[in-house]
Amino acid sequence: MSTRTARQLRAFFDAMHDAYGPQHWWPARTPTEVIIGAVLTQNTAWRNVERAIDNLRRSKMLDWSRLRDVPIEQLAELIRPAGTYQVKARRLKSFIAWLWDRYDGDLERMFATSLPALREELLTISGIGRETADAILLYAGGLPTFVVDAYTARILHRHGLIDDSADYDEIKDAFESNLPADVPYFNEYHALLVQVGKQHCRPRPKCEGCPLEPFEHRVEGSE
DNA sequence: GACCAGGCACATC
DNA sequence: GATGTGCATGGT
Repeated sequence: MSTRTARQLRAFFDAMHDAYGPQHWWPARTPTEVIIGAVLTQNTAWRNVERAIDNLRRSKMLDWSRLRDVPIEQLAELIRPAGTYQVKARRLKSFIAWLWDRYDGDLERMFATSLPALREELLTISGIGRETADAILLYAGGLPTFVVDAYTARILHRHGLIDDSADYDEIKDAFESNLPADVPYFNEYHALLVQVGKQHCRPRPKCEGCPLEPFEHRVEGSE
């Protein structure tokens, strides 16, 4: 019943949790901030996302009606510190237009939709890809979906659990089919992978001092 | 100055 | 369907 992969994934969690403890994710105050942050953090360091969110807060823009009504040029200027700001302003506006069109601007109604259906809906919005959709579902909606990111792929690949060519859905499935669909567990697991990735599993200089080092391990180019 | 950061859409082959 | 490219600020 307990496959090797399932045991390994649980052991990874335990090793990371022992090393770092709870991560208290998502680092945002409300579901609204989580959703905005999920778009702003695309290919962007969280530090810069915080600056953008601070700008929005100071302008009293952490509010869907105000975000709907603000001109896109003004929104873009406020989120400028997050980088690719014109693209991200368009993406936020796309989400907002969809939120009103589909749920009359009501987040609670949105999250009352069943997980698989809501995920499919989110993926139709321009600017909401798989990682952003899953981050919104898990961290803003409290729904049991696993978030995959570049760190997750790199860490699992270096430990021999996935192929180099594994795509997002394959990696997501490795977690969801081998672990219980538990929201606090998925929440903590992804956060811990990001922490390990930031500190120890960089593209270069590869890995050092990683809490997962006792496990079987490899790096690109040394296979 | 190069590389990287909690991606995504779009063009092209 | 795989691969390449633009987006863009700020830290190391």
